[in-house]
Amino acid sequence: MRDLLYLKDDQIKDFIEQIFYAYRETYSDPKKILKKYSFGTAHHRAIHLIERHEGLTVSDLLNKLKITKQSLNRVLRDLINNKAILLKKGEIDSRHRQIFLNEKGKKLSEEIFLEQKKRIYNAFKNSDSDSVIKFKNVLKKIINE
Amino acid sequence: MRDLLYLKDDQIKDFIEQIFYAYRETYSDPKKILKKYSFGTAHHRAIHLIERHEGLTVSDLLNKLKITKQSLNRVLRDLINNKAILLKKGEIDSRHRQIFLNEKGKKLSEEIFLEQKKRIYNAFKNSDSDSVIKFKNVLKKIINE
DNA sequence: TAGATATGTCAATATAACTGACCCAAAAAA
DNA sequence: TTTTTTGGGTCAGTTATATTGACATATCTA
Repeated sequence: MRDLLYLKDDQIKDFIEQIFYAYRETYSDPKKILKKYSFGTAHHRAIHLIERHEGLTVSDLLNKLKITKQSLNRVLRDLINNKAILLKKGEIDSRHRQIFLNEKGKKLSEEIFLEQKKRIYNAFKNSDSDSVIKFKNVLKKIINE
Repeated sequence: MRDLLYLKDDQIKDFIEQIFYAYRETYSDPKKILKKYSFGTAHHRAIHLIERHEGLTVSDLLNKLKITKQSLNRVLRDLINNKAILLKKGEIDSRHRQIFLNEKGKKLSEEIFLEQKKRIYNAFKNSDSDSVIKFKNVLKKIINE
């Protein structure tokens, strides 16, 4: 069991390296588009999560990004000033602020996605469905411990 | 073909999000150890690549990291001052500098790895070997396109 | 010898994060 | 109802990592 090739240290090191490359490449694809809006990767990550979880609160976003509220605040301020997002008071608990994309934000989000999609789409298109499903499962296990 | 679940936009967006989490978590595990040596993630990445490719040149490292030589220089200077690495003139072409870990660097590298290993090892241990192999193949495809 | 290449360095700037100290409004608990 | 906690916002200063641009030096190649 223990001498399975992929459990050897060198193999695990390779995976650690490849996870870095996969992240870097995936998130550098849309940089030109972001620059057009004077945004950076921090804005990108926020936009992504807001699009995936419309109406999430500021603290939801903080928990996903795992940065300080001071850091997030700069990003949200930029996005609000640029009219990419809007904040609404929570209906149940009005201390909460729920975050939504507006039209401009949706357009930006779509532009970003189209750039990132190419890489992933092509990788999956050239893989069989079993591979993709197993890729997903392993990825999930890496995240959850 | 085109209506395969994992080729749908929402699924691809999930993958993009998960690649971010996988990277972030994997690379935040050894932060305490790095802090002990007053190093950051930039030093971590350099150390990792030097360990994996002993004797690589400065330009090899630049090509892997994809940062500017000015950025790398700070990192290498810190590592040299800390006696974690050493540079040797290239034997064939003495303009080259080949980078090696010395004892301290090897120890640090090992400490870092032990922290990162846990996450990957556990994920793989709880997966079948076919899943891990397919994970690797898809990851590779994402990097190369 | 003339250029190209590999590396190193100075200076200024940008981006994204951090810590710490506060503040206000609203909800929950006492 | 008063007090405490929570969610969010902000000011100020700092750190880490990266950038652009300019220039210097040694070495290799044509």
